[in-house]
Amino acid sequence: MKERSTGARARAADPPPDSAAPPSTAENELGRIIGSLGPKIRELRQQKGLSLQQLAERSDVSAAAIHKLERSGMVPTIATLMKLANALNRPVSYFVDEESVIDRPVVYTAAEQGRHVYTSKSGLELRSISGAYGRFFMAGAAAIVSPRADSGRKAMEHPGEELVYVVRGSLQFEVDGATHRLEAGDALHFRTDRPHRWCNPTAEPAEAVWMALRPM
Amino acid sequence: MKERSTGARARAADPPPDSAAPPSTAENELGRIIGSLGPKIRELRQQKGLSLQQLAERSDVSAAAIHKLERSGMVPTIATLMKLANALNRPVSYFVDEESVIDRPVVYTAAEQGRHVYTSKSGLELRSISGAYGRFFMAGAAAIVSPRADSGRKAMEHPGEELVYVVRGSLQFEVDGATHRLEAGDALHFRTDRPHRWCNPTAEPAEAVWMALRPM
DNA sequence: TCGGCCGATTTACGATAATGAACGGCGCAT
DNA sequence: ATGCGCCGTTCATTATCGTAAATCGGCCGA
Repeated sequence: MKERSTGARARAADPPPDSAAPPSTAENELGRIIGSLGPKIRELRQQKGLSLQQLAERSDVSAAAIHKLERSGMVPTIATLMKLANALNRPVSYFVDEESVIDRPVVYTAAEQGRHVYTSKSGLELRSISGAYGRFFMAGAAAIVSPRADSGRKAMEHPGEELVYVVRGSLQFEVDGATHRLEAGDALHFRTDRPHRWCNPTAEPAEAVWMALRPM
Repeated sequence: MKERSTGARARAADPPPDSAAPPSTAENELGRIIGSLGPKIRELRQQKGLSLQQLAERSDVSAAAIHKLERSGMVPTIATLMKLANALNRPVSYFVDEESVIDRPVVYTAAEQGRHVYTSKSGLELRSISGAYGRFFMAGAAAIVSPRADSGRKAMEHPGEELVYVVRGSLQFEVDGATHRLEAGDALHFRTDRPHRWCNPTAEPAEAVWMALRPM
């Protein structure tokens, strides 16, 4: 039988070069990810010491199919991929995650020159590291939270999301009734339409990168 | 968008007394997720005001296939799902990822346990600090960039924004022809539809908080 | 040495995902 | 009205995914 040469699936029909100028990166990424799918499955299976038929039984996918996935570059339906991912105890994103599309920047903010942002909270010092709101949806600030400072008595609720990454010291968040204690290197990501509040429970100032997303 | 009355987290220990829970949730989940796939695609497409053939052209998937996916419960291969997810600016996990773990609107990431993100670039190590794209529009990662590592020869462009905050070491960005050198404490915020690339020009690894915003 | 056994692989075939090309329906401008 | 363009849908065809069953190969014990 013929081997499906990896990647070269491109049909002769070349899309009109005009149109929406398809980023060629997408096609490349897709082929790369699909190509890496078989090896990933094989690696996981062997790592767990499972034979083809053992995995077949666990996942309710035929051994032949798994074999062809691993060695012949067969591309599965999402259903069988989910079965396998499940049996291998991995999220589908493990095989397919293209989150790697993190790549490029444009408003530069030097360490010392960040605009000082006024806040209603005392004990919270913010230095903006993002562009003006009009142009961006994301806003970020380098934050320094004084010891014992907090967001106030009343929990806040407003549309959007926030993501906080603690660089130094520690912060405590209460979101939706649950309490989270963040140390250096920890992060918290939450929707701000849930009641939330924060505080610095320690005697040391805390340093964090604080990101907010404006509702659109 | 559906807001499941969730909260499953931090709830009083809710021991699953099997009760109504049929056999293994896995089989059920699979069917449920697969079943929700069509509606999700349709909803996204209409929300963006795209016709079947417009999406077809964008995603390089035939309009007929998309139609059958949306209305006839056809289950796609992972390849076509990726094409569609890509064209709709959603990660595959948006359609498929088990919401069992993702359902919560609050995501806490401890310093050591961040999911490692697969990247095509060598010398770039990412540890996700944000929730899954399905629930959030913001994504963030703690990044470690090896000495001399770079984003590759070709600059990328696509809608969205990014914000990078350097914690340690230094990074160099080239966006739209302009070069920016970032030291610890510096930040760069830019729209990703400009051609850009990055590198670590030093002999020391660099550490940064890397944020990305997905277009809606 | 010879069978059994187990693992990976291959083969043959039915099921179906994906395509390209029609087909009717609707709005809109001439 | 008439024609044009765009939309969703359906149809026939092709490509290939997935399965069951057969084949090949190594390992072990009697």
